[in-house]
Amino acid sequence: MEKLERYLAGQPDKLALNPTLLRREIAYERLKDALQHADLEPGQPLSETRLSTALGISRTPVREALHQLAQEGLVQVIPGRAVTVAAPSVRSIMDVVHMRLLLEPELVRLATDAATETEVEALVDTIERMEIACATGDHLAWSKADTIFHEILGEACPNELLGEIVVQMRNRAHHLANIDSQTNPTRLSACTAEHREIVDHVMMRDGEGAAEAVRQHIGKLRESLFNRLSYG
Amino acid sequence: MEKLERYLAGQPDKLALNPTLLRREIAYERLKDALQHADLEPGQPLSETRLSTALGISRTPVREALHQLAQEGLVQVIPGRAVTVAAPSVRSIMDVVHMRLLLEPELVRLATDAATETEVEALVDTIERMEIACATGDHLAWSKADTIFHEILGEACPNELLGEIVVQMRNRAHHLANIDSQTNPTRLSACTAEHREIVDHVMMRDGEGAAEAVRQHIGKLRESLFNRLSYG
DNA sequence: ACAACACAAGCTGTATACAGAACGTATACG
DNA sequence: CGTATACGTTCTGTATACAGCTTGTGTTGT
Repeated sequence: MEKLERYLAGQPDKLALNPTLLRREIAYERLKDALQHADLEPGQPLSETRLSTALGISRTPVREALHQLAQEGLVQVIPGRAVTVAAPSVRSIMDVVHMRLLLEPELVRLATDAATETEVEALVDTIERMEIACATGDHLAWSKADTIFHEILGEACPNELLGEIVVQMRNRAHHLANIDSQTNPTRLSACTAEHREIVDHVMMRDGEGAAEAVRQHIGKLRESLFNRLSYG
Repeated sequence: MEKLERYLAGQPDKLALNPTLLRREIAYERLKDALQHADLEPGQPLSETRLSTALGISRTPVREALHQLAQEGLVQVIPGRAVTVAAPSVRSIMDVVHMRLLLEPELVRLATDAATETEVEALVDTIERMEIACATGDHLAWSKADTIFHEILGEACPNELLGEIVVQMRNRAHHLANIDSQTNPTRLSACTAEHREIVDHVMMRDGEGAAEAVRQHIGKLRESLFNRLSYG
């Protein structure tokens, strides 16, 4: 909990940047960022009281933000007791990957058909930045490019609901995917190459090929995660 | 809004039935029931104040329940303005069906392999009640049996996340599916037969066959909904 | 008659107060 | 020395108070 409080103290003051933002939204974003990057211990309880003082916001909006994060799987609420940092089991992690395997190929297939030229260009731009980050070993830049990459695809997909659910699935496994690509030195470049293949198919407007590339990509991710979680 | 208040007034007092239930959960269940069965006008604004007095609960837990319902797609929150009854576009309805087409065959496939004998028996029991309800034209009983039917399958599915998301998708389209099977006289019996086919495959532990039956079922639903929404 | 504006009512978002429950600690007992 | 228990602290869940905004109405001016 002290670690989280320190992390929150080091965050920029989003309220000052955009005064129209609701406090609930500020709390949501800051807490989400912290949960994904502050390296907290899974299962650790979070005190609403202490969070609200750390954020300089009253308990009510903080509580609402926590409930939203719970529905996205980043924290778990134990009614009457506490809200804790999500402690996903190996099983539930593999379940998330399974969901992605069902959804993301379809998302990319739809996105390939519907993407505007601007979106395709943005995708190419992003994959290039990802390749640079990969070459220079800049994990943070790579991770951010990865997020943008999938955001563009989600935007391009005409089925907004599908896009939303996929984002949610990716959020749930965010730190785990990071662990995978950051601790396994061969995965970062392999993962980049897999993304490049997806982009190539999208550029050629080959939806089925892009879907298959995504299927391959997530299949590899699943394999890598499975090995890591089973033996490491 | 008056209609909703009347509907809420006619609900049983869940608090008295189970005093351990949190008020937030009571509000959630009562509002969800009302949204699904009170035949409210899509887009209609809901006042937190009036809801809380109608429920006999203060605004705080009602507000939390509304936010949860928003994330499940039953209401829409317009920050700073109001929360309104969901007014799904034709597009978003078809998107939900698309999601179900991606997810439910897989859910049934997994459930078929993992279901216990007890669960299979419960499924058989439910389909029989559904057939009786179909024969007697008891729409309410049919609808309830349908819900239980899918709950059993969701329970049997080892991927809990998949089960959750499917439930969410079904909730979003609940009233629409009802409209479909209740206004189209041929759909009710056809729909029942489609469910029977699914059960038959599950009983034979034929996962692939069950998945295909589900695919057919949702395909028919999509077709029927599409015609209804496009022309009616 | 129509448009613009001012006002009033109601509503949302947030802060705060309070009651009851859960947890940890320290103490008493076997 | 280990265990059970009683107490105090802290927490969650809920109610309520308050400020600012949005909306609809009525009035006024053109």
